[in-house]
Amino acid sequence: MLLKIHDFAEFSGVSTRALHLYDRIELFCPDKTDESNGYRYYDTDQMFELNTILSFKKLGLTLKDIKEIKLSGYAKDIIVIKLSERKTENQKLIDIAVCDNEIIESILTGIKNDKTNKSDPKQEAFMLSRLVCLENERLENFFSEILWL
Amino acid sequence: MLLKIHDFAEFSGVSTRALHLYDRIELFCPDKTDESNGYRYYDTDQMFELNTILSFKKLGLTLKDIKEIKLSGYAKDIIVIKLSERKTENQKLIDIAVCDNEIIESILTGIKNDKTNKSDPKQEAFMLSRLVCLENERLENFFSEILWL
DNA sequence: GCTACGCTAACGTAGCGTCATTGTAG
DNA sequence: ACTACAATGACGCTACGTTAGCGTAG
Repeated sequence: MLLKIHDFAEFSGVSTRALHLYDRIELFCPDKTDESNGYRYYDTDQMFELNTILSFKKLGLTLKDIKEIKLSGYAKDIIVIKLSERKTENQKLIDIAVCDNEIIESILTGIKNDKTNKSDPKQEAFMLSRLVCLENERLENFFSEILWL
Repeated sequence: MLLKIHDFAEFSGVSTRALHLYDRIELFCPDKTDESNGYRYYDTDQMFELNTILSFKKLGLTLKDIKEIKLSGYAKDIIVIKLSERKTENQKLIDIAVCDNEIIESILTGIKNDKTNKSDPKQEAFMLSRLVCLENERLENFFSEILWL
């Protein structure tokens, strides 16, 4: 069954603007396009492929990567390469975010326990900069040296 | 000691383009600017504030957020709010990335264990889309139903 | 003729990197 | 006059959202 872009957008949960984009970069094109007015017509059967594309997207692959996978005919080796790369990148992001949150938690705790409002807040903020550069293991030792603790 | 932008860039480790940007958005401006030629002159003492800014940036705050903190005079309550928000956002990113990597790992394992190259790779790829929508707990049960396992 | 929908073009987002062009210090 | 460095301006990147202006299906 053929649907116009608006209906296919609702059917698939993808916005019309996204479908426009996917068409332009030739990642996911309508089944047919009316030559005269440029109207896009999508087949409901295309949902299978769109789902696959959305799945890869959900896992963090870029549209460019997904297009490469598609152009390869969804070759396993290409998929393995792309997913492996993404996994590595995800792991980096996780490590950084976890580390960042530990530091943030330390800072928040430090501020919470700080009853003295005597010193200059600007100076205190500048002390934060010493924290962020610290590695996790050294954090506690170093942390005790900070003024407002 | 006053430095021209190139030297201060090397001194601080921040690129000149970044310093240009920080100046334009009034996040971090040079100590003095020559009215006639527009040359920027930074004081080495400004490294304290720049370090603070970089620290917040490292923790994931946007330049906009950091500017708000600066405009507040580095007020503790503002810092607490911004860092708390970032912590929440970081946690979301962590959860998503961890979940994504578990799914990626499952898919990679599935592909590795799949010796049959009989079926259509495109169809196999489409099966992936069923995986991605699954929640972690249901993953294993559902996973065993997938064709190539 | 009205309304809902279609199209393309173009700007905005975040944080700079990368030219390109041009002025300037020494 | 040469060179290294200064400035501004504009485009690129990612994945669209958001107008904006205009044609079209029913």
